[in-house]
Amino acid sequence: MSHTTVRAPNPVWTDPDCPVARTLDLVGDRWSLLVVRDAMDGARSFTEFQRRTGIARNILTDRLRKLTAHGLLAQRTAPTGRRQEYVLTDAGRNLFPVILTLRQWGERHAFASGETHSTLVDRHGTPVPEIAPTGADGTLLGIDSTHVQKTR
Amino acid sequence: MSHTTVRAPNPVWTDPDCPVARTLDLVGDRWSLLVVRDAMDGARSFTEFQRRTGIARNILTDRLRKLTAHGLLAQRTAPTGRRQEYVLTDAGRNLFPVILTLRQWGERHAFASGETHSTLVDRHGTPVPEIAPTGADGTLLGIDSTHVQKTR
DNA sequence: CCCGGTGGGTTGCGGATTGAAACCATCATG
DNA sequence: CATGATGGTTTCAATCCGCAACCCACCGGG
Repeated sequence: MSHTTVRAPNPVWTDPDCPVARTLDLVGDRWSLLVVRDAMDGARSFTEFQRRTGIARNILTDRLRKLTAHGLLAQRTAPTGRRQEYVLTDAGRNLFPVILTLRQWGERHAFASGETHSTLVDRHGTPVPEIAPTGADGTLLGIDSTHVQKTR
Repeated sequence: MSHTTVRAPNPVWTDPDCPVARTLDLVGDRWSLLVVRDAMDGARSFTEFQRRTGIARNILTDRLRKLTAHGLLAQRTAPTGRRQEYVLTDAGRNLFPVILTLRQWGERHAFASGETHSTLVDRHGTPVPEIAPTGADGTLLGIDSTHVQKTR
């Protein structure tokens, strides 16, 4: 696993001590995580991202640049010809659990019981089970069994 | 675990089939997840949310209403006296893994090696270990070992 | 009864962000 | 040379956001 550190979008963070806030400063907008989702699903070109997300082109330009500047995407010229390619860096790939938990929450809470939705499956076509936070001792953790310890 | 279904913010979704997109339609903005984070950390009153997040008051009004309308928060009159209280619903509490993965990504990628940050600890004060997606057979899953299966 | 403080907002305004659509430059192909 | 794909930029209108000011109900004290 990589530990690439990302730089701030601007000199200041919304809440400099909180990792949640810092992450949201980087990807907490309407589109960035959908771009990352599509990158995980194989999209690499400007046009492909645009087609999949339906995002406005100027905004896509901006998001791709920001994600690149923050080290989540890397821009390369494609091996063949003169096309651009945006590929996930290690830091970008490490957003997988974030996308997964968003997906699992959505599957559970954002669909009526009759509605169908796409599903994440493993190599054998088996649906990925729900992820559960566990402590060092293997016990299930929730909001009642954890708390934030402020930095000393 | 609850399976409360949430209703759309407007009649249309960004991408009706994708649970990730639906979740982001509900909480994918600058502030909603920070409000949820603070709710998990014990905030209940308007003033307390305002103080912790630093969000503008009119925007906070809007976010609290939207989160309430979407079923992530419930508004109650406090048992004592005449104050308002916003408490997480089951659906809101189930965002815990989302907040946790955002936190863990931030801890890893959004801080320089010297910087300190707040930490999530369990009841014993032990830091919560990194969450890892595993398949039904217990193997570790990543973006190379999974794919999205479109709804039939 | 008047005064100030607290909680929970609303309103108005200017500036930043967004979305839709048009435009453009560079290839590659027919 | 015309056409189409790719990867943008530009323009303009609409929306959103942050800030500051204002509002109002309730409470406790004097």
